[in-house]
Amino acid sequence: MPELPEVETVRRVLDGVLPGRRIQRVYLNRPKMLRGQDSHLFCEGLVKRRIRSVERRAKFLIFRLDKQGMLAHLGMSGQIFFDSGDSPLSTDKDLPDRHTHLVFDLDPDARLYFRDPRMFGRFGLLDSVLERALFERLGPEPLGPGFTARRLGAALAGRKAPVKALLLDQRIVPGMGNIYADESLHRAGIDPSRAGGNVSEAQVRRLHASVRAVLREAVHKGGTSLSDFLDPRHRKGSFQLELRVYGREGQACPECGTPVRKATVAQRGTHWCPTCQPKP
DNA sequence: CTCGGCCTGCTC
DNA sequence: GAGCAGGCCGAG
Repeated sequence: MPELPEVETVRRVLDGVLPGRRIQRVYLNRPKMLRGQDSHLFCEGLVKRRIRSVERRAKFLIFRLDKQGMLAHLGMSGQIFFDSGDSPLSTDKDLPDRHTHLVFDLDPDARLYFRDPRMFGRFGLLDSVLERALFERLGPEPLGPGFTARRLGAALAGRKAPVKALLLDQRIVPGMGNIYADESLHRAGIDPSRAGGNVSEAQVRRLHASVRAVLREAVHKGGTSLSDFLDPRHRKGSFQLELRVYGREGQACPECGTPVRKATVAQRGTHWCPTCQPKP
C-alpha cells in the first residue's frame, strides 16, 4: 500500500514526535522482518540510542539515531503507530496484536509499533555501506529539484517496456507505486501500455508535471486510505477521494464520462480511461 | 523483461 | 476456494 505520499505522511508525523526520545527497549516478535540481519545486533544497536530525525528516500524511512541508523520499508501492508503517555491511541486499538512484529519503548514515555500482516516490509540497522548500496541506483526524488522533464524523457527514450512499468521503476521515479502511476498517466492523457520510447516530447512534459502534481497533492492530503492506510496517529488520508481511475473500473471517468477500464499491464492491475488515454 | 516467490486477509 | 491486493528481489 504505502507509496511515496503515504511514507512521507508517516515520516512527517514521526519526525514531529520522535526526535529527542531515547529507545529504552526493543521487542522483536518476528526476527524475519530483519531479512537475515542478526537480531541481537539489531536490538543492541538500538537500545539507549536517541532519535535525532526521520528521513525518507523513495519508499524507505531512515531513522537517524546517535551513532546509528535504522532503515524501514513498509512493503505492502506495513504500518507504524505512535503512542505517547498523554494520548495512548493504540491501547484502544488492541496493539500489539498478532501482526505487530516490532515494538520500541521510548523515553520520554512513548511507544512505537510496527505491524505488517503480509510481512513484505522490513526493518534493519543502516550503515553507510548499506545506505550507499540501497540508494545509489535510485533516481532523484520526484518532488525534488533533480527530477526534470528532460531526465524523465531520457529514461523513457528508446524503451520498449510500457510507460507504466517505467514509472514504477524506482531508478526512474523513486517512490512511485501502482496507484499514483495510474493516476499520473490519466492526468497526462497517456495510455499505460504505450511503449516508453513512443511517448512524445510533449507527453513527457505533461507526464512529468502530472507525476509531481499527483504526488504533491497526495502528500498534502495525507496519502490514500483505500483499505488500511493509517498514519502513526491512526488518522486516515483523504486522497482516495481524488482518485480518477484507480479502483474505479466501470465507473465514469470524471473528465469525459467514459467507463474506466482495468487490465493487467506490467504484471500490475492497471486502470485507465480509453477516451482520455487513447491508443497511439 | 517477465515471471514467480515472499505472506496474509479480504472479496467474490 | 480462487483470485486479488498498493512492493521488491532474484532467477531465467
